[in-house]
Amino acid sequence: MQTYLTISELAKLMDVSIHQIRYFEEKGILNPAYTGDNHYRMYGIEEIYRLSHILLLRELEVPASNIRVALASYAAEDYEALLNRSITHIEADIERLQRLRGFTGELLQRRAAWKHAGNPPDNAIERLEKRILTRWIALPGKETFDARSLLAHKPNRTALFKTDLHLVFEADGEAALYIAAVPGGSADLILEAGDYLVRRAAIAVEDELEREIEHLLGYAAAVGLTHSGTVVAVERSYMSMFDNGKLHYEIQLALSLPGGE
DNA sequence: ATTCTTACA
DNA sequence: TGTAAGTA
Repeated sequence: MQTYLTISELAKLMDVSIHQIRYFEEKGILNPAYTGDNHYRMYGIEEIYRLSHILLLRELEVPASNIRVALASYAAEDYEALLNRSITHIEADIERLQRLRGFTGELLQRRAAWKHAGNPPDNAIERLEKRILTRWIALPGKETFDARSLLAHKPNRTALFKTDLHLVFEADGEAALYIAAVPGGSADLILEAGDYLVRRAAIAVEDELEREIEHLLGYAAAVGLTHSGTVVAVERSYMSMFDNGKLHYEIQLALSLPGGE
């Protein structure tokens, strides 16, 4: 039995692919101890340690080209700096993942709330949190809703695909699109916390939304609920995944109730 | 049977 | 990075 390992044996030992070992060689960071007359790469204990070192750096997301420099010339202090940078990145990743986990949980909650709403949808009184919004696009011009105008109006620092669009219809007929204000952004409209009459609906064509709003207003009138007349329709494009491309709206009507705070 | 090189998505 | 072809 030979004391040196073939590439497949080394790959198995270190839990990496054969391809990756050859890739490291191509990048000039891991050479075989020797190659036999059959041109097979053979690896010894020294290469195992070196590969360990490489894999550690790679796990810290050091690119192969940087690993080459590190292996050649890094001093202890350089590694300390590198590890500190890594921690910064790792913590950023943790934050990003926690946000993603939160958003994903929200998605499931919204899905649950959606299933709870009947078909045809119920009108229900729900308590909603305070929302601070920034004016995005004035609505009356429906021509503003083509792809290019969206690009022209693209909000900074906002991922459109997970943005809740607030279509706000004022009692006086004014209509505009709002999005959640970013911290430090302009607060153009504040929806106070309180009781809202809420109706959820998935619609395929634009004018169905108006009909749903009429339903909600009609219900409020029939039951004798008082409100300011401002209607907010929250469009959540990401909810379409549950419903074959239909757009999901949550229509909200702020109620002026005694004890509604 | 295994590895090597090269090419490609 | 993984996968495939064609060799040695």
